[in-house]
Amino acid sequence: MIVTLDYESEVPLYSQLYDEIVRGIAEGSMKPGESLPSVRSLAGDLSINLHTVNKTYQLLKQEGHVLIHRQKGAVVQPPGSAKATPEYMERMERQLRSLAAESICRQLDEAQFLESCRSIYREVKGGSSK
Amino acid sequence: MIVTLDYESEVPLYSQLYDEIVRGIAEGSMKPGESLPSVRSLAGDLSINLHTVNKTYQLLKQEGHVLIHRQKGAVVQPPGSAKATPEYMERMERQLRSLAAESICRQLDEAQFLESCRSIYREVKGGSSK
Amino acid sequence: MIVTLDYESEVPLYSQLYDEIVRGIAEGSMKPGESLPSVRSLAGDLSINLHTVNKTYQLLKQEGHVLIHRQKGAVVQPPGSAKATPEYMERMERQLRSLAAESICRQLDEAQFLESCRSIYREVKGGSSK
Amino acid sequence: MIVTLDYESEVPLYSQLYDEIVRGIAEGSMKPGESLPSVRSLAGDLSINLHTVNKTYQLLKQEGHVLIHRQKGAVVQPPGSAKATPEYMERMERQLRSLAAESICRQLDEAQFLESCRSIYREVKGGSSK
DNA sequence: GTGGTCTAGACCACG
DNA sequence: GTGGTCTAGACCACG
Repeated sequence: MIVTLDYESEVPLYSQLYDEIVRGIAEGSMKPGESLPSVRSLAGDLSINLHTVNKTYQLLKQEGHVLIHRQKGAVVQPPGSAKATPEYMERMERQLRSLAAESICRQLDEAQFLESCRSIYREVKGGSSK
Repeated sequence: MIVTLDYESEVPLYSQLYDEIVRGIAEGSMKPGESLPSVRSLAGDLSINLHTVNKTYQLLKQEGHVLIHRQKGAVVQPPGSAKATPEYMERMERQLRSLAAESICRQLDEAQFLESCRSIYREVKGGSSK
Repeated sequence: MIVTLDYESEVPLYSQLYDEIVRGIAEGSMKPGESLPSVRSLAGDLSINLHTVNKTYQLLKQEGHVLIHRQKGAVVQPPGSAKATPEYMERMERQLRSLAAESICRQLDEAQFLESCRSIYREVKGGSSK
Repeated sequence: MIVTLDYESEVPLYSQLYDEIVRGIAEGSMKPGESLPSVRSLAGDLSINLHTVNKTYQLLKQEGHVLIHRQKGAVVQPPGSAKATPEYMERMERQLRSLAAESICRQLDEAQFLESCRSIYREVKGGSSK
C-alpha cells in the first residue's frame, strides 16, 4: 500500500495519514489481520515524526479500525469492527450537509452531486480489484 | 435565519458559521441581494469574537458567496457566482473519498451511502420552501 | 484544589494527574461547570510539560469527566455524565480482583478488606464537606 | 491452573501473568510447596518471551509469594509469607482511592461499590473450593 | 527492536 | 492568551 501525504496541505498530517490508511482498508489493499508497519519505520518512510504516526495509530484504534496487539503491533480489524454508530452517522451527515449546501450554491444539481458520490464510492470500493 | 454554534465541537467557530450561512444561501432563506448582519451585531448576537465573524465573512467573499460592499456590508451573491471550479471539485472529492472509505469500513453499502447523500441534498435544497 | 504529584513514582505523571482531578470532582472540590486551569498554567504550577497536562485533559474528556469548551477550556461535567458502563465495570472488577487476590495472600480477611474499601469510599465521598 | 493473557490489554503481560498466579494462590488452586512450571516451559505454553516469565517470577519472589529454589524452581510459599505491610496497604489504598473516586463520579453509591468489592473478594476466596 | 512517556521548543489557528 | 500540531530527542518498560 502506497501512502502519499501533502506536506503543504492545511489538513494535519496525522489526519491525512488516517484517511489514507482507512482508504487502504476500505479498498482491501490492507487486509484484516495484517499488521501496519511499526511507528518508527512508517515515520522513517514518510519522513515525518514518529509521534505524528503514533497519533494516527491511536486514532485508528479509537475508531475501531485496528487493534494494538502487544506482539503484532497495529493489526487491521475485520470489516464491521468499526460500526456505523449514531455518532458516526451524525458526523457524516454534518459533513455531507456542508458539501451539499456548498454544491447547491455552486449550481451542482442533484444528479451531478449524486454522480460524484456514486463514482467515488465505487472507486474506493472497487479498489479491492486492484 | 437562525444560526446555532456548537462550542464543544472540534470544528472551529468561524467554519461552523461559514457552513451555516452557506446553508442559508443554499436553502434560499438568505436571498441574493440581501445583506448579512454587520460583523459587530452578529458577533454580539452570537456572543463571539469580532475576529471570528470577520474571518467567516472574508472566507464567504473569497469563495464567491458574498460581496463586501462599503455601505451594505456583506451582500449575498446571486446563485452561480460561486463556481464549481476544478479546485472545488477536487476539494469535494477528497472529502467524499474520505467519507466513502470510512463508510465502507463501517459496512454501509452503496445504496445506504447514496441514500444519505440524496436525502441530505434534498433536505438542504428543499429548505427553500421554508 | 491542591494537586500533588510524585515525580519518583512509576505511575505516569499524566495518570497521577488524572487521578487527582477525578478525586477532586468526586470530593466536590471541583464543581460541575467550573473550568480547569489552562494547560499552560497548570503545567507551569506543577513544573511539568504542557503536553503531559494536555494528555491528562484529553483523557478526562474521553472518559466523560470534562468537556472541552472553545471559550471556557476544560469544564467539569455534572455527576453522572460519565456512566458506569459495562466497560468501566469490567475494568474496575479486574482491578478489584487483583487487589482481592493479593489481599487474600497477605491474609487480610473479608472484614478487613471491606473495611478498607468502605473507609476509602467514605473518605473520598465525604471530601465534599471539606 | 489455567492462565489466560490478553495481548490487546494495556496491562503488561508480565503483570497479567503475575495477577493470574497470585489469584491461583489466593484461590488455592496453587498450593503451598507446589512448584510453578519452569520459566522455559511456561513461556513455551503461553508463547511468550522467556524474559517476560522471568520478570513475573522475580516479582512474585520479591513480593513474597514464591521462593526461588535451585532445583524445584519457583515454589509457592505458605499463606501469610507475604505480609500486609504498611507499604502494601498504602499501595492498595492508593488504588482503591482511585477506583472509589472514579466510581463516585459514575454515580455508583456506597452499597453498589461495596457489593462489587464483596462479591469479588468472595469469588476469589471461594475459588479454593474448585 | 518497539511503543510509551516525558521534555523542550516552535509555529500557527483560533478567538 | 490558548490549544493543536509537529518536530527532535531522550529514557525506559516491554518482550
